[in-house]
Amino acid sequence: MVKKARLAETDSASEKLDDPRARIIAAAREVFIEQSFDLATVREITLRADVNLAAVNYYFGSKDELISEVLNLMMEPYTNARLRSLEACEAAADQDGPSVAAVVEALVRPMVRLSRDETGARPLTRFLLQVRSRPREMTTRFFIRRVDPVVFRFIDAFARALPSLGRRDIFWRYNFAIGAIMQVLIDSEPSTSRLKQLSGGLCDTTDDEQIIAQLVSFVCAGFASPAADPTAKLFR
Amino acid sequence: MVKKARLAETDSASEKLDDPRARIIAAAREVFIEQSFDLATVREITLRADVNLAAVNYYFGSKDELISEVLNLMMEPYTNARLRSLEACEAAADQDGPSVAAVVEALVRPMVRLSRDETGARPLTRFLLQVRSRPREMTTRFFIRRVDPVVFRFIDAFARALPSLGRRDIFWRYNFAIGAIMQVLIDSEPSTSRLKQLSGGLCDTTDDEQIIAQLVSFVCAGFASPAADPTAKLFR
DNA sequence: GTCTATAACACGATAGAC
DNA sequence: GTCTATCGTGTTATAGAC
Repeated sequence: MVKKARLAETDSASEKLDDPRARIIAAAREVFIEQSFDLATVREITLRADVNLAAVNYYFGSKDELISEVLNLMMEPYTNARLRSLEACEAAADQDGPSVAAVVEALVRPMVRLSRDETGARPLTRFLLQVRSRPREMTTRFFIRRVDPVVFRFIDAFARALPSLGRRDIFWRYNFAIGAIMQVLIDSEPSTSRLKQLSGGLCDTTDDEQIIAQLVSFVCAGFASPAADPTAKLFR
Repeated sequence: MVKKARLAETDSASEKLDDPRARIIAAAREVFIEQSFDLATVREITLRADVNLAAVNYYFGSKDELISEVLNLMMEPYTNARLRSLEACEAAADQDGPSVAAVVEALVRPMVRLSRDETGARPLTRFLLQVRSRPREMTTRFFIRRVDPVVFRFIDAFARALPSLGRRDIFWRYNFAIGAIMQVLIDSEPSTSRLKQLSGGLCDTTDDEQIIAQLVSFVCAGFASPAADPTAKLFR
């Protein structure tokens, strides 16, 4: 009954953080990943964060604002890494700018590497899939403000590396590339991997380097494909 | 108050069907698409189907079994169309089997065309995204039994068209292709299309032929890319 | 700031009348 | 088969003691 008596518990989120606000965020992150936003309850979150049931409303106002807070916090290092990755590959390139392969790798590698957390899961991808399957006004605004600028940087880099292609084709293919990446990342939990099961174990969806090699090969070729139709160049 | 008095209502699902069971399924389909499985309530479904609250449990036993029923009913014409499309392209090919481009088009076209319903939306894609973001035991079983056989048919066709590639590479690339297709289909509602907005209107995500042309171009090139690594062929 | 207690409401499921 | 009424359980959010 005495709460202070616990010393060496193995709760994943509640320990090592004194600030209740931070504990709530950590616990919420866990619960949102394991369950969906909709199914996650503030009861479960506060229980796991070892704070009172009323604390979520005290610190964040509502469950929705907590969701928003957690999303922001998870996305930030991710978009930063993508931007840094692109800048590094541009800095290393000659005056013609980086090659398609270099830009693709700058896009793919941080997404694959950074999406995996300490437990080996890919929490952010599950987040993004939830957001994508039912966009809320709040999340759309967030993406326009925070991630679109990075996307445009990549679009520009691709356009420069593929001068024969119209901007429209670049946008389409960037979108396809993101789809391919998301598809494999969401499926990379070993216990439930559909691709691993489907391929009889041939495809190791936990091997980051295998994923990256396969993705880069596929996406590069896709980008380098001739323009999809003759009018495309008109929109360059 | 008199229910039989209504004649020309514009309810989307409840009219034109006399069988209450069918009305429930139609209404459930709508609600599951607009909201998530979790957020959809049997109260809303029965209200829209113009049946009594207890009818769902009477006809289906539980909400979960209703979900299963609706998923089955939506997927069936879809997998059938994919299979027929592949068989048609194999029948039209010479003794070496269909080309990569032909198989890709057989994969892409029915997915793009058939996913669009009478309202122009792509309800099945929203369904699949929900299923993918939080797989249930029931849905996984369904996929193994009902859609994997079709997938293997496509894998075989691709393997035949690309004899220099290992089966492992084929599986990876098939997976990427599905990701690229899903990415654009889920985003093709005009009002909320991120790609359309991002590209400043350059990419028309409502134009099926544009989608198909872009997809085929990208996916074909991706498939035709040289093997991702030198060990790949060993697993053929 | 942190807690308990509870308000106010929504849910799925069902019992039992008709 | 179809209905009403309701049970039991869950939810978010909050009022008010400490």
